Amino acid sequence: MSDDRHPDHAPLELEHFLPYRLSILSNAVSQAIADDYQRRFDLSMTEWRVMAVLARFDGLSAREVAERTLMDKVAVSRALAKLVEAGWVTRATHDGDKRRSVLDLSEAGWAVHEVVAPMARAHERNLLEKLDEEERTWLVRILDKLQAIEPK
Amino acid sequence: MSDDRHPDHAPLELEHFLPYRLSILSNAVSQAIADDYQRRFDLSMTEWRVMAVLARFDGLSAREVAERTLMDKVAVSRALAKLVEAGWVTRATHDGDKRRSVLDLSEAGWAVHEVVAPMARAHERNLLEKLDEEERTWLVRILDKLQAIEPK
DNA sequence: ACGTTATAGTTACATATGAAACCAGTTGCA
DNA sequence: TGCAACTGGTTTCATATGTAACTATAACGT
Repeated sequence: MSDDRHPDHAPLELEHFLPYRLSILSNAVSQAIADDYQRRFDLSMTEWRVMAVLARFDGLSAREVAERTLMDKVAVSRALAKLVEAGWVTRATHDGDKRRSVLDLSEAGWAVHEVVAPMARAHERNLLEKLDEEERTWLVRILDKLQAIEPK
Repeated sequence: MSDDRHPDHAPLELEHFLPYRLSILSNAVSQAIADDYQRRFDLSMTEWRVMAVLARFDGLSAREVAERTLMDKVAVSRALAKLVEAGWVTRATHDGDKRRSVLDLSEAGWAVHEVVAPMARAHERNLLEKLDEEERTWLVRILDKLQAIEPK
């Protein structure tokens, strides 16, 4: 695996260094999408992610949202504060456990979702269109493999 | 390209949404490396990136560092302030242009580099080892393709 | 030469983020 | 019961980051 032409102590060539390349690509992609819905709805990426999971699963608690978005609970708490304030998410208290909140998209929240989800999908499609079918298949497979391990 | 089972307005499944997956993976990878050198040298990711390019190219100006790291000039300015303060980078003024700085790793800076570069490479190797040869080839090819477009 | 415009870099300000402390409310168990 | 340990969620504080304003120098056009 080591390459004699690139001894361990040699200067890194960032442009060929995988973690760096992933980071640049990922930021470019996510930022392009976020810019889009930020302009239209003043919605941050973390807020949008919260809305996206609430669109799929209703009645989640904040902790469950955190698990599903892989965000930490502080970030979720803040996102929720803004979303509830904006009237896009409703927050009730769990029946049997007064600590828990029960979260749902409001009508207005669904309306936002109806606009943003297609925007996000369009960006993804746009990205995937740069690849041919074979490359897309490999990409998914590679991500699956890397993520099977990496999450700790 | 559209998939009838996943209409545009349907809730996003984050775990299958490419930009999200890239973001999670990229953060996990970069953070794992950064944690490592952060603990040992109190060096942030941006600072390390600056050191990495100065290890390859000496006498760069701050603007050139910014170009090569794809960081903005404010971030570079701050990173340099810390690196110069820490004694890992030397800053002189360009002969013919008093606005420009001329940046180089110091002896101490090289010593840090000698430790961190192998650490970073080890992490990358560790990641690539999850893939077989064919997958690695495709990954590079896919990244090349996506990045050829995405940067703007 | 001289004012306008551009460039290198820093500073200030406003916002975002993460870690730890904190406040309920709940559970476990003597 | 009652109290220790735990959990859901928010607040606080310290740090990071991005944008715009600013300073100093250089380049350009007349």
